[in-house]
Amino acid sequence: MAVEFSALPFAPSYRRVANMIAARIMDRSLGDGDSLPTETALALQLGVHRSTLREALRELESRGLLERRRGSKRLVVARPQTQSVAERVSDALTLQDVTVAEIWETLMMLEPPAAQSAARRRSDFDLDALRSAAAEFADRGSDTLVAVAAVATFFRALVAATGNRALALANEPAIQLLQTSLRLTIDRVPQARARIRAAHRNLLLAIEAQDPVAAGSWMEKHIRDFRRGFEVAGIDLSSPVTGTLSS
Amino acid sequence: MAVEFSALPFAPSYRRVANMIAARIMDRSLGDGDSLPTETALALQLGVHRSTLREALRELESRGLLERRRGSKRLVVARPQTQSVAERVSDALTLQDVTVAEIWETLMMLEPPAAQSAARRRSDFDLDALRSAAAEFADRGSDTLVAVAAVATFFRALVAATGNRALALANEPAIQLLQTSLRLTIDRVPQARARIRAAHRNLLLAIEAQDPVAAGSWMEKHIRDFRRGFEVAGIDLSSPVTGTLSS
DNA sequence: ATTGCCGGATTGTCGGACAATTCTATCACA
DNA sequence: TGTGATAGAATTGTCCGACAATCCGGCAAT
Repeated sequence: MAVEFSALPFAPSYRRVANMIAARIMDRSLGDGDSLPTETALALQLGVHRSTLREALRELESRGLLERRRGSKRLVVARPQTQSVAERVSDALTLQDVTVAEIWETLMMLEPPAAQSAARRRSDFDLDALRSAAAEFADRGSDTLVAVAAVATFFRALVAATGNRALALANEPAIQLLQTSLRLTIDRVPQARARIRAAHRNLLLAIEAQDPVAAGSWMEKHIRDFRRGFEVAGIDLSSPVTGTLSS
Repeated sequence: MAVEFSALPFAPSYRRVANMIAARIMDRSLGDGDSLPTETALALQLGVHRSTLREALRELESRGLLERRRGSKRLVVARPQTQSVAERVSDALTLQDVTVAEIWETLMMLEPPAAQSAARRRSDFDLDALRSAAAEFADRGSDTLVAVAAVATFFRALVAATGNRALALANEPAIQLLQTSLRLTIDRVPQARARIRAAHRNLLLAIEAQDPVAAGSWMEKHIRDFRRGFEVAGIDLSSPVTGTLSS
């Protein structure tokens, strides 16, 4: 039998430096908000040149482990924001040519149980967030872009009401990638706005009343309705979703 | 009322360069496998110094948009791999101190519908993958680490059988973060192995028979069983999940 | 307490250099 | 003609050093 050698894990120093700092953040020796030493000092400590260190810093920044606070020079340790992590996921899915059908199906699996859980656990605060998203849709939804954003906000608020952050992060890419199809639908299907408004109303009532069963089934209807909307709008379900842009 | 000004969006050139190249990848002017010009050439084209360009490159590399093929020097355009994107998500969740309960609940929401869909759509190929994961667990599961890995493989194969890549990506972090708790459970609960083996068997049968209802309900039992296992193993459901390591 | 101003510290960007490794085109040999 | 060896060119990883623009923290003036 041939002896196996695993490729020996030599990594360039910019990568080793990045991993070292990342490890420190993950194991909490560096906490949220701590600011790093200056580049010169850090480079000295780590025994690499400042240019090399900066390459590592860029990687950490893009992972969301470091960030620059508004108009400040120094980098501080941070925890990755849900939104930006989800964007990376959305990009990955976009590049894989994931289809509208796949996104829809994912929503179909996630949202109804999420609605049930939200109905059980919602606080008054969550309820307010849901209400104001629904109101935004109803009041200013004549602008399609506002309408789409409000639908997204409603979903986010709903998932937030479950108190489950893993669920929120799993859900976010689906919400992001839904938006283009949703925009087309709202633009092209006259009754779409009314149906969404009604769905929001019903969901709100069920969640307010802490009625999981009703919330779940209204949500299921709501998502099914999207699909019908896509069909009426002439969106090919097997076409790839488009990233955060265009027609 | 105070007039609002949005911060004007100056970005350092390493960021602008990164965005420019990323945009080219996202809009497919640069396709999977294309290799970039050399650093010197690119820096010249973009009108920045090579050091600056390299900082941008590091960011793109960490996004998974560029990668180096095994033992080669040049960077080539790539699409982000599910595994590595999911790792970023897992890290984010870990840093948010997401609890075991949240992960469990997410599995509870995702896996049963996934099993249903897998039962409907599985190909023979998918079935083989599931079978071999189950066999791995049954045959070599006496080693706890192998057992845990096999459970993860089984879940991955199941989700893959749905053909839904968005679902796969939503699911992967939950699978990754499940592993530590699962390891403890298998180590501490004598009957855990037998129950998982039975669950695999039942799921396999249902999926083989293309019986969505059975698949869904077996999966639900299976996940519930995890929870019972956690309790017996003395895992505090409200404790934060630990990343890809340790006790 | 807010505003204006100052020197020092720090980041962003650049020019250039060099060793180690990889790539390429050429050449000898079967 | 196919194949493997090989020298030379090209490319990356890392470093040194430099400098302008900007941020920071303190102090004076309103």
